[in-house]
Amino acid sequence: MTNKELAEIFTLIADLMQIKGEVIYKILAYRKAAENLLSLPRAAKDIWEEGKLEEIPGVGKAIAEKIDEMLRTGKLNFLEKLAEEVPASLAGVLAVPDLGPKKVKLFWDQLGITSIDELKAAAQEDKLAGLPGMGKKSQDKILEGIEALSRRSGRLPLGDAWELAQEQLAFLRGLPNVSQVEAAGSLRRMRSTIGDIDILAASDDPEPVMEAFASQPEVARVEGRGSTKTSVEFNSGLRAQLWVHPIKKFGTALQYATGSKDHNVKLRELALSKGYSLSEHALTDKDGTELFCAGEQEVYQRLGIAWVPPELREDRGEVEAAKNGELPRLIEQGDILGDLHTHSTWSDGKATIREMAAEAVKRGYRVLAITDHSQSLGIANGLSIERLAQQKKEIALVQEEIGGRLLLLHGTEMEIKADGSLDYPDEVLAGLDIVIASLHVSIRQDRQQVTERVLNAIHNPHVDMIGHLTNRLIPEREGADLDMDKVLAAAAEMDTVLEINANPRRLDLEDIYARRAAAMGIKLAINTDAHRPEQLDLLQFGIGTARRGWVQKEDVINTWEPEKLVSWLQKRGAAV
DNA sequence: GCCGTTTTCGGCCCGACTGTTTTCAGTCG
Repeated sequence: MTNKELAEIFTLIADLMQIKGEVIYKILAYRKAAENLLSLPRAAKDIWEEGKLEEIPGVGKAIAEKIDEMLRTGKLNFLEKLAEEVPASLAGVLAVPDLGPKKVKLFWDQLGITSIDELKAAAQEDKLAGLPGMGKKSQDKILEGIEALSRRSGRLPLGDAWELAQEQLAFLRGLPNVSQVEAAGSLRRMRSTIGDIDILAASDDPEPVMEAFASQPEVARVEGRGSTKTSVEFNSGLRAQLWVHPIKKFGTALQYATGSKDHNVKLRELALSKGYSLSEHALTDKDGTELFCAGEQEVYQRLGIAWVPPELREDRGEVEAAKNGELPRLIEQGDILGDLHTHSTWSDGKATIREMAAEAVKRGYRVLAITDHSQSLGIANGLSIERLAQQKKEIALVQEEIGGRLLLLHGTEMEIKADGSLDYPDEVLAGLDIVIASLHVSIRQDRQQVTERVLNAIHNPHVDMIGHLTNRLIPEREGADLDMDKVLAAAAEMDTVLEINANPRRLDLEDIYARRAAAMGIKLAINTDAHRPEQLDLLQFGIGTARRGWVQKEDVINTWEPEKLVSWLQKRGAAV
C-alpha cells in the first residue's frame, strides 16, 4: 500500500466518523495523519519495516496500529466495523459544496439517502425542504452544488492558474482606491496544483472593488458576497475568492489568506501562547487591544519568530524552524546563472541554437546547455549519432559568434530505454559536455523494473543528471512508481544531479523529494526544459518548487559560475 | 487521537457568510 492509499483510508475514516458524530479532535487527528502521510518523502511501508511508524508526525499508537494492520493484512477491521454503522458511500455525498457532516447525517437518518444520485432525486421531489433547519433555498442550493460538482474540473496546474491570476491582479490593480493587490493561497505558496485562486486587495472602500470584481464578463456566477469577501466562479469553471481589507490590516489579512490552513493553526496556537489572539484583522491582546499589522513581516515579528517564506507554509516544521532561527536561506531566481536543459530545432524545439543562445545572453545567463533528444525518441526527432556530431560543430560556431559572455554546452537529453539500456554508447557520451538521462517511455512498468532502469542510468559514470525523474504530467499522468529510497541513495553515491524540471506541467522532482534529496547532499539543478526562448520564463515555477523543498542556493548547480561547472563536469569525464 | 521550552492530562484557531432562524447552526477556508 502506498502512502496515498493509506492517506485515502484515513480520510475516509475521518469523513465517516464525522458523519457519525464523533468528537472532532479524533477526526482532526485522522485528517492530520492523512496529510502527513502525503507529504512524507519516504514510503510508510519502509518506515514500518524499520518499526518506526510512530516517528511519523501525527501518527501515535492507535494510527500506527492501523497502518500495521493494513500493511500486514491489506484490510482494516476498524474501518469495516465503521462502515457497518455509516455507509462508506456517504463520504461521497460530503463532496457536494455546502454539505457537511450534519446535513448528510440528517438526510441519511430521515430519508435514507446514501448517494449523490439519491440526494438529487430527493431534492427534485421537494423532499428536503421540509426537514429541520432546511428550507427551499437550501434545497435549491444543494441542486446547484451537485451541478457545480459535475462542472468542476479538479485542481488546475500551477502555470494555468498563474496566468488567470495575473489577469485578475492586473484588473484589480487598475481599480480606483485600491492601494495593494496580492495573490494569496496555494498560488502564492507555489503549490503544483491550485484549487481556487485567492486574491487579497487593500482598500478603504471595499464595496466598489468587490462589485467590479464580481461584474466581470468572465464571471459565470457569484457564489458568495459579504462585506469582506466575494467568491465567484469563472466561465472556465475555476473559482476565485477576493478579500478586501483596509491597508492597515493588510499584513494579518495576507498572512491569513496565504495559509496553509495548518500553518495558520500553528501560528494561532503560537499567538495564544504569547497572550495574543490572531485573526485576519489583528493581533488582539488579553485586554482586547487590537494591534494592526500593515505588513506580513510584522505579524511574525510580533510573535517573536522569523518571517516564513510563503512556499514553506505547509506545517512541515517551518514554524518550529522559525522559532529556533533555523529557517533555510531559500534559493532565489537571481541566484540562477544558466539553464542546463533546453531544446532546439535539431530535435523538437521551435527555435535554433542561435536563437536560444541569444535569449540566454539577453537574460544575463552565463551558461546554456543545448540538450536535444536522443535517437530512439523518433516522435521528437531525436538525434542520430551522426547528427549529434554535426550539432557539435554548430554549437562551436555559435559559441564563437557570441564569445565569452555565455558558455554554450553541448549535451543530450538521452532516453532511458524501455529495456533499461541507454540510447547512446559510452564513447558517444564521453564526447559530450553534459549528459541528462530521462524516462519518457514505458513508465507504467512495475516498481522494480522502472526503478532498475533509473538506477542503471545513475550508475553510468557519463550520466551527469536525471531529468524530470518520474515523467509525471500534471494533471493527467502519474509519474513512474519509483523506489525513491533506492534512487536517492544511488544519486548520492554517484554524485548524480537530480533535476527539478520547472515546466509547471512537470515540477518533477516534487517538492517533498527535492527537500529530502537536498538534505542528503544530492546536487540539484533547476531547468526549464525550454522548447522555445520564452519558455525560459518557466524558471519561476521551478524556483517555487525548489523553495517548497527548502532548497538553498548551494544545493543547486546552475547557480555555479561557468568555471566551477566546467571543472565539475571535467572531473566526471566530460569532454567540455 | 495526538502531543508537550509552562503540561504524560487537558488541551487542541478564528472569523465570514448563508439560511434558517427570533439568537443560532452549519459550512467553509
